[in-house]
This record gives sequence, C-alpha cells and structure tokens, in this order.
Amino acid sequence: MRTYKVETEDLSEKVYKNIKEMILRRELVPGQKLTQEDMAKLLGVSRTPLLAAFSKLEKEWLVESRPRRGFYIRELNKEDELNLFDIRLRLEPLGARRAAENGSEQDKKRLVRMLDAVPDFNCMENRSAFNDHDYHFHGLVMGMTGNRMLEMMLTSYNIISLSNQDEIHIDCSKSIEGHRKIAQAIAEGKPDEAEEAMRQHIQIGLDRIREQRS
Amino acid sequence: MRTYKVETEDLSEKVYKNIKEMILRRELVPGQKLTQEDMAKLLGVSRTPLLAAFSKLEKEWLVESRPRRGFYIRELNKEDELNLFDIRLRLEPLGARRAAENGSEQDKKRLVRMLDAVPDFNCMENRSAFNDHDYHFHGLVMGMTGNRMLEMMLTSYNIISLSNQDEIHIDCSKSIEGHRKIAQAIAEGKPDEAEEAMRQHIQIGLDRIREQRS
DNA sequence: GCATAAAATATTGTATACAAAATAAAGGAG
DNA sequence: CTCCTTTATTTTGTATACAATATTTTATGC
Repeated sequence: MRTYKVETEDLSEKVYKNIKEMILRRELVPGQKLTQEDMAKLLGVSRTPLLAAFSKLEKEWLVESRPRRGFYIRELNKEDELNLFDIRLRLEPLGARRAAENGSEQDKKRLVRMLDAVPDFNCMENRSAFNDHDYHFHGLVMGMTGNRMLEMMLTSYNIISLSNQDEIHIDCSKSIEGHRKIAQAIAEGKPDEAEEAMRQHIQIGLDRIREQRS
Repeated sequence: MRTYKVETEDLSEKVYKNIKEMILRRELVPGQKLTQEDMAKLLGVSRTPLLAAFSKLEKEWLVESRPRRGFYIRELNKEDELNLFDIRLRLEPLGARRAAENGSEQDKKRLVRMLDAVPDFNCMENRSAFNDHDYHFHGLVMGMTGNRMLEMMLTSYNIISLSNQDEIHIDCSKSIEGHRKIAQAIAEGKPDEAEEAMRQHIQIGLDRIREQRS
C-alpha cells in the first residue's frame, strides 16, 4: 500500500514562519536586533535552524544581515517604501486578475464572506485587527492566483508594508471599501475590473506614503 | 580619522553567490541533488554556511528543499515557467522604464557599448556566450533602476529562466535585436519606449514557452 | 529468479564547541 | 570630568559531533 507521508517540515521552516508571524504582529519591530542567543531561547531551538531561518528572511527582505554585527528587522526608509510599492503596484493587480481567472468558486465565496464578516471595527483603536484583515485579504487573493511564486513574494511584501506602516496614517474604511470592490470583481470573474480595482487600491497606499513622509 | 571599513561578507554569502554562478553556468543543472557533504568539500567550507546558502537560494526559487531528503536545483514544469514569465512580464518592463528614468549617463553608455561589442557570435554553437550576454544585459538594466529589491528578484528569475531554457529553442539574433532596441530607448531616456520594448522582448520568450512545451 | 524483510551505510537536521570579531567595562592621562 | 587606551565580556560565524531518518545493500522465503 502506498502511504502518503506528510511532508514534515524542518525546524528552520517552523522558526521562519514564527518570526514572520512575530513581525506581522509587531512583536518584532523594524530596526530591532535579533540576538541569536535570545531568539534561540525564545523559540526553543539551537542557533543552527535559527540561522537558516534568518537567511530565508533576509532574501525576502524582511530581515537585514550586517555581517559580524547581527541580524535586524528591516527598516524601510522612504526610498525603500517607494521601491516596494513600485513593485506591488505591478504585481498585486496581476494577482487580482489571475484570482478572477483561476480562483475556485469556493475561494470566491470565502472572499466575499470574509468582507461581509468585517462590518465595522474601529481602526484607530484596533489597529492589529485591521492589520490581520488586510494581511489575510491580500493573502487569500494571492492564494487564488495559482501562482505560488507570486504568492510567496507578495505575502512577504505585504508583511513589510504593514510592519513599517505608521499607525496613524491609514484610512481604514476607505481601504476596506477597496477590498470589497476587488472581492466583488474577483467573485464575478471579471479580470479587467479586478486588476483595475487592485491597482487603485495599491495606488492609494503609494499616494499616502508620498504625501506623508516627505 | 574615520575609517571606511569594507563590509566584509560572510562565507554563506560567498557560497550563495558561488552556487548561483554555478547554476547559471550549468555546472549544476535543474533536478540535480545538492549533497551537502559533496558541495561542502567542493566549495571548501563546512555544512553550516552551506545550509544558510541553500536556505537563501530556496526562497529565491533557485533551489528546492525536500525535508529529510535534501536540496535540489529547482526544475520548472511548464506551469512554473508560465508563472515565472507572468511575473517577469510585469516587472522587467517596469525595470526598463526605471532604468530609462534613473540610470546614470555612464551606465547608459555602458549599455550601448555592451551591445556594440556583441556583433555576431554563433548562438547555436556558443550557447554559454549567449547565456552570459543575456544575463549581463538584464542584470545591467536592472542595476540601473535604482530599485535593489527589483534587481535582486529579477536577477534570480533570469537565472532560473536561463538554466531551464532549452538549448535548441532560442532565436539568438532576434533576442539580441530586442536588447538593442531596449538599450537604445533607455540610453535616450525614453521610459515609455523602453518599457514597451522590454515587454515585447519578454513576451517573445513567453510565446516560445507556450508553443514549445505543449 | 524475484519480491520482500533485515542489516548496514550514508545523509540529513540539530545541537554543541570554539576561534575571531565586536561591544562593553574598567582604568589612566590630561 | 572627558577622552582615549586597555582589558574583560558578549556575540557572531564556522566547524564538528551526534541522533534520527533515508537509502542502499545484503539476506531470506517463496
């Protein structure tokens, strides 16, 4: 009998996911040093899998390596943020398009349901709730594209954006309205509209960066 | 007196670059297993920095990790290749645009000179020469964008494409003609034309994949 | 012979050990 | 007290060691 073994992931992969999660949750903040000993103790592993995890995160732009000085949560300056959005502005609309084309009916329903379930929480007071919503929304859309490379890249970029975003400067209701429009277009299987709606949504984020940190 | 210390990179970074180079040069081919002991001996390092390098390469999609089985040079199936080009088709044109906008005069001259210096080598006979040219051309352009994230991503993707590309199926002169057109537009500082020329150039690559491996 | 099971070998993933470099602390000179 | 030098401590980067899993080889039954 053929046994379907679970592709058991190694420790470094678990650690990698944990740290990503911690960055998203702002338990680790941009600029912070990741002391190896401390992180190893915190996560209950040795430094070996930790180092592999750091290396992965480095190439995803979430962590920065300063040789012989240590690893740090990457802190974006204004130029970096613009560069990041330059990329997102091209790729997220592509993702929305492909989601409309390739997403399963089940996922499309889930997407709509997700937005129905987020009626009105106070963004100013509950920032992490919005963070979670935003992260999951973009993640779900990118998971519908059928392009795992795209999914991986944009998941990381989304985390960087969120973790570097200033608390004060988000127009929450407008953002969710944007999500709703995108979800609608994807659910209805309209690639052009989905792409354009996403483009506008990302553009707003870019505009906000431009006007603020100048 | 202020001393400008050279940011000395660690072994894992050197190993990482070495392996990337080896993939590009086809000394390591898609599907091949990277036995840790062998690679460590070959590169003259221990397995520790090697593992960090593998982890980096994994997140750049150049290497695949099969837990408890080892690391392998990533082998793209047709779907993967289409996914890859779906991304390149959006990002490389953006890169060409930014290169036209932000590239230094020196780099622009270098770009034109590069294409003058590649008059007519026989692609069929000298595949690796074309590989090198293609890699360096795209690398130079992406280095002119002023967007290091974009540069890093597309450098890797370029390597994957080249290492997975079939020997037989490249129209070399047509490709170089495309490069010439792009270089021209960038050198003249015409973003729209540069973007469009690059789009067409990548599109040709995509078409080739579509028609062939079907 | 051929397929299956058992033993032997090789390879991986992780922890630990150690040297080199960076940081922090202590000590003096002005 | 402040600045510089020297010493001590911490932290990093790499190598090695070891247990657990995969793979290969050998043995055994049919």
